[in-house]
Amino acid sequence: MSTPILRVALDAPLLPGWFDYRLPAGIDAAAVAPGTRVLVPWGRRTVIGIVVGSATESALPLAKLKPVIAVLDDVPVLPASWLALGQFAAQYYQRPLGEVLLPALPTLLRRASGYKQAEPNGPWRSASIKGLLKRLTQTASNPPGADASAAPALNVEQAEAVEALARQSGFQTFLLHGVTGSGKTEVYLHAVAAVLARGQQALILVPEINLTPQLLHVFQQRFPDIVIASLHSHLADGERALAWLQAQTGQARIVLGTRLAIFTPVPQLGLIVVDEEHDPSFKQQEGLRYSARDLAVYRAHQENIPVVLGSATPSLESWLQVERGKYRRLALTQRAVAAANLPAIRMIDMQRHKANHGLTEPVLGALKQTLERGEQALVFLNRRGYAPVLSCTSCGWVSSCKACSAFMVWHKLDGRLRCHHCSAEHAVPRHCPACGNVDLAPLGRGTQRIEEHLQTLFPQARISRVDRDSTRRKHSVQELLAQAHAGEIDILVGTQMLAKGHDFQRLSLVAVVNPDTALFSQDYRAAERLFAQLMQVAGRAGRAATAGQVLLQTRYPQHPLYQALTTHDYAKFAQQLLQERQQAGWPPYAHQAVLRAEAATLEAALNFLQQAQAALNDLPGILVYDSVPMRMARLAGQERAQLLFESTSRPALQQALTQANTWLHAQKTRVRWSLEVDPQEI
DNA sequence: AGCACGCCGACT
DNA sequence: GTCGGCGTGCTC
Repeated sequence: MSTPILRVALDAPLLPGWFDYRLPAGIDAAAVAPGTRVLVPWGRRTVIGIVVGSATESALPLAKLKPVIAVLDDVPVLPASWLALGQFAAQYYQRPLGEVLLPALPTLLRRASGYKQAEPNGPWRSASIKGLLKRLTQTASNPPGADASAAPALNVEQAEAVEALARQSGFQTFLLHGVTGSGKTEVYLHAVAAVLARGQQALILVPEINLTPQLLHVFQQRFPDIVIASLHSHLADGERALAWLQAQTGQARIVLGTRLAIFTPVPQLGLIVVDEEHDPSFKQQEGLRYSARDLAVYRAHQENIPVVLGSATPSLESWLQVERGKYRRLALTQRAVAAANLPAIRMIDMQRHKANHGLTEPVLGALKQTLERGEQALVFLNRRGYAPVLSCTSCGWVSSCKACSAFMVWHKLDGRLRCHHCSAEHAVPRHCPACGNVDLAPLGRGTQRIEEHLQTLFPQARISRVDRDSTRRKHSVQELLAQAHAGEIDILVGTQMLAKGHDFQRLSLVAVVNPDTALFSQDYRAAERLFAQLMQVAGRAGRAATAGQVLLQTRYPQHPLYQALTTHDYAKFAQQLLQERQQAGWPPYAHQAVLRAEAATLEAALNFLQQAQAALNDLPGILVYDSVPMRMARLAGQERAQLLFESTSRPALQQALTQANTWLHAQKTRVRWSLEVDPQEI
């Protein structure tokens, strides 16, 4: 009889990502099902792997196979559906299986160093999560029973959406297209209540970590008897493992989290919600560059359950799927609070109204009135720091980063120049490093400078800045937001951090300083992102009974993007963009992948890509562009270039990428490369 | 990715 | 004389 062999996935950047091991004597192969974690020798180390299958033969001679050290059975075996999701992601994003599966586990469940053997031949047990399963049973509370009594009355559109979701039990993707403030959350709550009543679990994804406590609170209020697991990257190891296990054991009926939560095992999954589905943060930007939104749709398909993608400004990908009849659109066109209307959006033509310190007369006038009425204003500017560049008035020297193709931003408060792309930072020079002139002047403006100017104009006003710099301290975002909610702040100056998800009851004015640069970006997706961002920030105005107005300073008031924004006409804007994309043959009408290379010199990076191009020149149905330097060609001292693959056929692209991947892994090169499927920025 | 082995500069 | 720089090679 042949020796049973286990296929074990390990977190190693080697294809295919699993490795063969022998079973030690005394362990029955049948007892080690796929999804079981095992402790195995790996080179000179001992690591944790996940059993993904078994075999009777190996590509390697049997003598080269090492035996499994121990079978870890202190937590439940990972479910087959979870493995299947990982397998899909590994194949779709062209990554070794183990590199997908293991990072998806909480740290405590994947660190071999946490496992000890109490006595020789005794079981290997986790030292650090001792009692984790015990804590789990203690926190598990009452059986499901949704208490929707506190639910506000739904308007007609909300009721229709809830009804449509309730009727659906098998797979279907819904696009819940609701204007800001239209009560999408209320629809989610009802849909989740129905799922809980059926004895199933719900998985809810939100784009940003800052939004989790807020939404968690809403769900806890509505479902007081239900265990809700919240998952995001700022949890301590123990909390993360606990939340994960609560989901996996079914004790948590609702799982709420950021993109990484898509990899949580949820055995009785009945519904997935992706809130703000257009948001770029659903796309992981390093390592496994997955889209949690896309994986959510795949997972719903795999589990044969409905998935709801919610947004005021859906991604063009989702919008096209609605047009093609693949997704079903549910529309919320009214604001949920009866007295709240959509804010009036007005363009302030900067050709006619000259800006003083970045702010025009109409904006200053509106700010003054808002303050007089005792209401709140939000000044939105997506650029932190004092000034994006420092320059010499005499010789024209500008503060650029040595390691990146970017300027160093002047942070006046702590007197430093910082690169926002790498870790470079130093004190502001007293005189020009090039010519010695002492007269250095800021060019352009960031949130700090706007805040400073507003404070001199309105000395009595309570002004707070909300950006990454002002909220570096833990919990300070929550503190600042709490102050804003309590009405202790008159003017909020901030970046996109403020744009999402917050209901400031007294906020009646939103002023957008100058978003024009994104109109002419090289990146064809910039317009789509700008529109979503502006719609979102505009939506902060007048959410309660206070009437809201939005003033947008621009040099191009007639630009179609701004015109569509003024009329709150997403559909028209989306149609224009889709037409453009179709003519140009860009996504969502084509699918893309990009091979990136970084090296000490641009020449080396480009050279490597050209070799790749030559080796992969006859891929059927694939358009391979010429290799070019990236937009940010230099980052943290590395020169970067990229090669774009495009195809109208998803299977053709997948096949091409598999070939490309094989070629790439066979190269011995000093050049660091990475392959990204469905890049969001090119 | 780790983690070793393996050959060349400034120091307890 | 060593400690340590990171080049490259391997991991079932």
